[in-house]
Amino acid sequence: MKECQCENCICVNEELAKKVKKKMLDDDILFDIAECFKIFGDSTRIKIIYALKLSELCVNDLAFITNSTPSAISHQLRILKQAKLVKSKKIGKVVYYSLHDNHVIKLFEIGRDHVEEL
Amino acid sequence: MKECQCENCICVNEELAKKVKKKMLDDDILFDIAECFKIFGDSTRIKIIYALKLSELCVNDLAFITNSTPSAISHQLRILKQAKLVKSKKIGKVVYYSLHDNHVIKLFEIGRDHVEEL
DNA sequence: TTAATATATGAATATCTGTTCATATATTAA
DNA sequence: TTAATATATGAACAGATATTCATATATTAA
Repeated sequence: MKECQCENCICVNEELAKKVKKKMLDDDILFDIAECFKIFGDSTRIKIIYALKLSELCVNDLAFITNSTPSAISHQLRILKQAKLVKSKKIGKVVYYSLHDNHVIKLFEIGRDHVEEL
Repeated sequence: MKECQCENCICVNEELAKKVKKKMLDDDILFDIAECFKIFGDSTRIKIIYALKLSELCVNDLAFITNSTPSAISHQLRILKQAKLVKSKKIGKVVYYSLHDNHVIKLFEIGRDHVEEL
């Protein structure tokens, strides 16, 4: 086994490892992709997403549907909104949330497929 | 506004909320979907997945490619393997990891698309 | 056998994250 | 105006999680 000259790291297959490392996406992009998946990786948020897939809904009703509290839901909706997964409109004192676009549904469905195929 | 009889929860639109709640997927399934996304929601694991998308690789080389340590990578590979996202084969003292199936790539690509479209 | 290497793993630590609670804001009704 | 309602938000807390470190195991070479 040869030692890599780079960064004190010992490679088993130096040729291949260097080649793959060169082809890697930028850390920033991979980080963003992970961050995107992280948003979907919480059961409260997944429940919200699934509920909004069925209908536009307000905070209180989402709390009822997900067996949670308006406060907890509001916090999670803020995260979902910052990630551009949901959008909102205010009518009177009620704020109605809906999915930002069909891409969100697509991601959800692929995840669901994967889980159901296991 | 009417109060729901169910679980001390106050709904803004009781009819709709009850209807949506009835249509919700089981908590177990939604939990599993969230767990699946959670696996993808870490940048070390996403790097591993992307690297394995390029080539079958062993632990040390993955550590080199991802600028991590063999120990950290080994821990994450265990998680990925338990989630059936990667599989492994041992040749001598080297353990080679690869993606479990194309479904993993599909999920990764959808996530990548989503991030790049924003 | 002993030494070196590749990987795995348990414990400890530090960080991150989700919920709760109290409270603030905005809107509507009385 | 005051009261009630819907939502938002900051702080605190508890629980989860990723990495590090030390060490163990397995395999190969000498």
